[in-house]
Amino acid sequence: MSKLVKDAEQQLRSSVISAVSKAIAAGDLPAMPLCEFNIEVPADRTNGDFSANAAMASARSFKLAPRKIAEAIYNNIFLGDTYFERCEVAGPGFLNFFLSDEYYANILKDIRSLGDDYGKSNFGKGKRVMIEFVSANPTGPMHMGNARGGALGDCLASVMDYAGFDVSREFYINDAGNQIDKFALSLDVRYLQHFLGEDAVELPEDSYHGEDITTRANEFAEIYGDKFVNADESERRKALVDFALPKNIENMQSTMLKYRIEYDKWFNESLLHNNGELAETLELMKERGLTYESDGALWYKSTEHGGEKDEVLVRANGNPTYFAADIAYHRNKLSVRGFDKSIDIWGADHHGHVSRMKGVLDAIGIDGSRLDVVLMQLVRLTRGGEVVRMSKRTGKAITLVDLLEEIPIDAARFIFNMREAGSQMEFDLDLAVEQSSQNPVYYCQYAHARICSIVKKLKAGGIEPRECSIEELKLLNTPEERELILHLSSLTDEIISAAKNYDPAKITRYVIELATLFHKFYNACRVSVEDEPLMQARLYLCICVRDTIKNVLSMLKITAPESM
RNA sequence: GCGCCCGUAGCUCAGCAGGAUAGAGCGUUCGCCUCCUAAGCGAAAGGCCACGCGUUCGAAUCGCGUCGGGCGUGCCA
Repeated sequence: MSKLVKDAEQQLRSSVISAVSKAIAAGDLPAMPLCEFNIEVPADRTNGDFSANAAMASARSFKLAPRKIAEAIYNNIFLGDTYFERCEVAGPGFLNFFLSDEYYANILKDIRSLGDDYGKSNFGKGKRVMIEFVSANPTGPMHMGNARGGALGDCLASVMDYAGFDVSREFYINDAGNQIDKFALSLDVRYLQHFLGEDAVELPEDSYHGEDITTRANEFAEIYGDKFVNADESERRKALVDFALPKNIENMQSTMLKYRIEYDKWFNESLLHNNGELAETLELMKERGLTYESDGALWYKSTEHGGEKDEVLVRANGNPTYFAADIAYHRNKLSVRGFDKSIDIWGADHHGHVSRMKGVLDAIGIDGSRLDVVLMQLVRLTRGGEVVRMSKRTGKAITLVDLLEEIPIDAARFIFNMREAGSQMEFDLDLAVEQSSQNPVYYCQYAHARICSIVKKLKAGGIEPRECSIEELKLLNTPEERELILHLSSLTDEIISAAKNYDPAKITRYVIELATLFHKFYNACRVSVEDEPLMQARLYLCICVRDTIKNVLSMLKITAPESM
C-alpha cells in the first residue's frame, strides 16, 4: 500500500544520501553537497521498480561524469534494511533499484487488513470542502452538460472524501432573479395561448421556447381552468411559478437521485434575497468603496480588482444581477457557513467569470483562493459516429432524463469520468449501451465477475481461501503478478493525486488499468493449480484485486456484479 | 482586437512538478478456449508529440513566437 511505497521511497532516498557521504569520506567523490534529485517509477520496468537520477543531477556540482558518480554511489550503497534487494547503474547514470519479494508480499497483507479502508488517507486533514455542481436552472430540463457535471462533481466528491477531506455536496437552485421572470413570462404566454389560441399572444424571442413550458402551462390550465386568464398579470404569473417551479425542482431532485447523486444540501438562491444576506453583501461592498452608481444602476469597480471591466450589481430596474447573488452565495459558503474551500464545477463557457469572482471575494475580505473552479468542456454526443445535435432552445435536445433512460447509470457515470474536465469529450451513445469489451465499464466489471467466478468454482471444489504467510505470498513472482501487485499498491497515491488535481478521471483510468493487468494475469497464470501454497497465494491476490475493484467502483457509485 | 482553453497513431484520448526506445483503447491484419467466464489475451502495422526559436547534460513536458480549432468579452446566467 501507499504507506509502504512511501517508506520504500524514503528508504531509498536516505540510502542514496548516506552512500554519497560514504563515497565522499572514502575519497571516491569530491566533498560537495549533493544536489536535489528525483526518485521515480520508470516507465519500463526492466529499468527497475524505482529509479534515482542523483548522479545526473549532481554532475555539474561534482564536476564528474554522471556515470562515474553513479558508480561511486553504487559501490557505497547499503540496502540491507530496505525493501530493495539490488541496485544497478544504467543508461546515462540512472541508479535503478529492484524491490524484494518481501515488499510484494507485504503489500497484499496490507490491502487485506485494511479492507474497505484501503485507498483512504488523511491527505485532506479533515478540511471542510464544499463541492457545488450541476446547479442547473430550474426553468427547464437538464442537459448533457449537467450530465457530465453531475458525474464529475459527485465522483470528485467521493475521491476527496477518500483523500481525507470533509466533503459536502451542494446544488444551488437559481430560483430567483431574471430567469425566473422569464420563466414566469413564458409560462404566462403558454397559459394564455392555451385558452386564447396561439395567435392571441406572442412568445418573445428571448424567452423559453421548450415544450416543457407548454406542458407545465397545460397542467396548470387543467387544474385551475381559465380563471387566471382575466386575472391581474402579476398574480397570474406568481400562481404559475408557484405551481411550476416546485415541480421542476422535484424533477431535478429525483433525476439526480436516479443518477445516484445525493446532495447534502439544495440551496435556494431566493434564501439570500429573503434573509437579507444579499442586501448585507451589497452594503458591505458599498462600505468598502467597491461600488458606484451610474445610469441608475449600481456598479462594482471590477477593473480596480483585476477585472476587465466593471460589472452591474443592481440593475436600473432595481433587480440584483446573478453576479450580485453569486457574491452573496460565496460569502455564505466561505464566511457564513465557514467552509475552508468551495470547489465549483462550471461549464467552460463561464470561464470569464472565474477571475472576477475570485477578485471580488478578495475585495470583500475573503481570500479568493479559497474558491477553486473546475471548468468543464462541453460534451459532443454521437451515435454511430454521427454527431447528435443538442439545442436547448428548440426543446428537442437530448436531456439528462433522456440520457439516463437510454443508457445504464453505470456507463454514464463511468464514461463521463474518463476524460479530465478540461478536455472536450465525445460521448458515444451506441458504445455506452453496448455490452462488449469496447465499453470500458463492462471491461472493469468483467474482471470483478471473473474473480468472483474463480472463487465460486474453487469453493465448489472444496477449496476455501485461507490466510497466507509472507513466504507463500512470495511465490507470486511472475512478471504479470508483480505488475498487478505494484499497481494495487499505488491506489492511495492515485486517489491523492486525483484529489489534488480535482481529476476523478485518474481513478477511472486506474481501475481500467487494474482490470487490464488482471486479465493479463488471468491469461498467464492459472489459479487452480496442483501446488496448494501457490494456488492459495494466487487466490489471495485475486481477492485483493476483486476487493479493490469493488472498492473503487463503489467509490464512483458504480456496481460491481458478481456474474455477467 | 483582447482574454482563457486546446493541438500527441486513421479515430477517441493518456503521458506534461523535464529523464532512458512517446503509451492505451477503437479500427485494420494475424494468432490463442479438450483448461478457473473469449464481455478475455498475444502479435503485427500505424508518429517530424501542429510549426519555429530558446532554456539544459536532456523537452511531448518549461519560456517566447507563428499557424489552426473551441469559448468568452450582456443592466443573460
